Amino acid sequence: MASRAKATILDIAREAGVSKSTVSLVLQGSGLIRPETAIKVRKAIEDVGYVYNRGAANLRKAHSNVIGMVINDLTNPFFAELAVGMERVFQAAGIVPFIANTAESAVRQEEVLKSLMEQGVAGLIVSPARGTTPGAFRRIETAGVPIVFAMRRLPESRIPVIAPDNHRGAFIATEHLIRKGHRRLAFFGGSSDLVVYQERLGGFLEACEVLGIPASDRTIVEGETSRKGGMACLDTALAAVEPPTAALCFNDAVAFGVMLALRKRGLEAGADFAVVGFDDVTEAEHYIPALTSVTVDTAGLGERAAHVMLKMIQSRTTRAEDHIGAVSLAVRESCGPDRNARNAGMGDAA
Amino acid sequence: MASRAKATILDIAREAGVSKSTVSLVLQGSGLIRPETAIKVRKAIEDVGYVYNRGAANLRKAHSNVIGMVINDLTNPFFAELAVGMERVFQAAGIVPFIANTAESAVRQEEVLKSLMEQGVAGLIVSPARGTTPGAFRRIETAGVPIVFAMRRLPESRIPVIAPDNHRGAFIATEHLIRKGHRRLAFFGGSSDLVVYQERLGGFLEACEVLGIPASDRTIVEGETSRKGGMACLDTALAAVEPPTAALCFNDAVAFGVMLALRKRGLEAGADFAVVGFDDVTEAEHYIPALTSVTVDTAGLGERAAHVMLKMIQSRTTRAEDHIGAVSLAVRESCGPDRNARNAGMGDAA
DNA sequence: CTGAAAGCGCTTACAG
DNA sequence: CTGAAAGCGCTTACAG
Repeated sequence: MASRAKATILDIAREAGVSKSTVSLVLQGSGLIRPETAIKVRKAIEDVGYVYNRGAANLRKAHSNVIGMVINDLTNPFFAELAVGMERVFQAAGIVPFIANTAESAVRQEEVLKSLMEQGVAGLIVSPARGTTPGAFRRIETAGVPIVFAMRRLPESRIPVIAPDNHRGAFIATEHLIRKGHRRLAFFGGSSDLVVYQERLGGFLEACEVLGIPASDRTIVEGETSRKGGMACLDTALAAVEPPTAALCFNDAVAFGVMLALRKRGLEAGADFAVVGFDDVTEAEHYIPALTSVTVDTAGLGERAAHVMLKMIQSRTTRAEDHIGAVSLAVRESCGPDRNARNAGMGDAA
Repeated sequence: MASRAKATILDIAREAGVSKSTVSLVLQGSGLIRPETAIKVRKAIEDVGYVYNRGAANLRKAHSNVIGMVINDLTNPFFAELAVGMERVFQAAGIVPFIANTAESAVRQEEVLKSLMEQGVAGLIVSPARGTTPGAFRRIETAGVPIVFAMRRLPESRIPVIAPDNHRGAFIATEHLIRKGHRRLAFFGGSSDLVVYQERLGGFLEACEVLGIPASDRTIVEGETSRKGGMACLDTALAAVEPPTAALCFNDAVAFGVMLALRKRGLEAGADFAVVGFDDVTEAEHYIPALTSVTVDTAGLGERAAHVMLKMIQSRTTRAEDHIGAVSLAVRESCGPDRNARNAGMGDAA
């Protein structure tokens, strides 16, 4: 069936009795070819077991259709959801995006970016790793390869970003906590080297300001953006003389950690301490107690990022508008007494 | 800094005052070049903003160093952990693997595989999507590109596989349940079109056989391998006249679903119904109650798969030994009274 | 509609 | 150690 040596368009041409130009045209779906010729060629392609050599093609074409997605933490389901949203769009466009993981390492990111560039990508969607230096994308920018930032941005970069309205999300979550009667509030997890952190913390602080929570009644505990980090945050906060009674967490992972730490102390999220997460990952609504969280429509933002990228490639530009996605608060059990949720039959809320 | 048009080795050669062969040699780190020449060339590379064109190089070299990882479900943290294990090894080898997601679709898998082949991959690690046809990898095999299956296998395929000992894992988990005194057992989730399912179910059945649980006391409920699937399984099983008192679940996601469904009914995993998961994802130990699960060392298997792939590429073979990883049972709270765990201070177990 | 020819950016013998 | 030349597999004008 397949010849031993790798088949090329020349083998196809020979097999089909045409020139290699004709084969190339068929491969590209050109309308210039007589249908019967095309059929003959396609049969030959099958017969010789041909595999298109994209590298050779790109060499001549100077533009590929490979798109790279650079993700900072694949084990966080939040980013996996983002990737899935993007893939949906690319699949419809007949493109297979290649995902690369940086595991939150700026050094690894450098390697990954270099490799993707060498591969001749047409565009890059990236969620930059923590600690990315301002110049990390300069090389790519000057090469004219379009980049879009998803979920995270870099300070003072002109690269377009697709992200949720972090400030507003934090604001409405904090407001909700205050309206519930909480007066001593905490912000748990994350660290100031992330722009996202500054935005979320900013929303928290503004809500406190506007709704009359004095600075002395606010507790801010930085920490890892993981369950472990969340557990540590709670322990730190509860050690204070006048500990907070509610916390907005940097993300859901931190919130899950806080709830675990509460359990460990025999306390109950909701009844004894209010916790609100951020991102609303799938697990949030299934957790017990169900986690109140800021919904950011992760997959939707992924789709949006993919669309923007497609448009940039098509119009040969490296510029695009930022897109700040709407957010809302999914109120569930973890932020305290909620009559509706209580009646829904969740066993442990009684 | 960077020239407008894409810089090539010819530009570098001109800039450094050497021939392009010399540049190529420097690029490949050849020891044939005088150090001072190499330094001069490297400076020129920086100055012209050069990006290596791997496609062009591969055209001549006929072998690339690109490795593809094809994953059937990136949103399952289990597979994300697998990917992370593989990446660790590849990173050490200076390779950037490209991950592609098939979202459990055989059709998408076909596209992904084709794209990866066109890209000229040196090797492929794949966890085949459900419903993969036996011939799906024939083309790749005849092309001589090495493939390794990770976690999942295809019936009657000669492609090497790296996977945990599913049969034994299910056996020891079932044995544990029986030793705890359970006589009516269930196997929840998964479906028979997956070889893994057959292996795990096989281990369950063998344990029942050996330890004297008659067929009439075994309940087998197929279902989606997700939380939702797990919830449905429990509901189905409890509707029976003589419902089971314990279940081995196809994977942890199903187990989490079963525990949720128990809560919904006001029942407690462990006290009222024993549940054991499979895979031991990170979340299992943090769940409340903590989930007893079969540990398969996911990241370790990922590393193993990567090593095997590297060796295959190096020795230019498409053959390798299968590797069946050892398993063990992480006993925690969800499978019933366990004095040690009870004393560990988990609030809700009292 | 189809063929002959040039060239994309690299590596690889082969001389020197 | 370094240079000149051929060639990898494709696409792209350009003729016909």
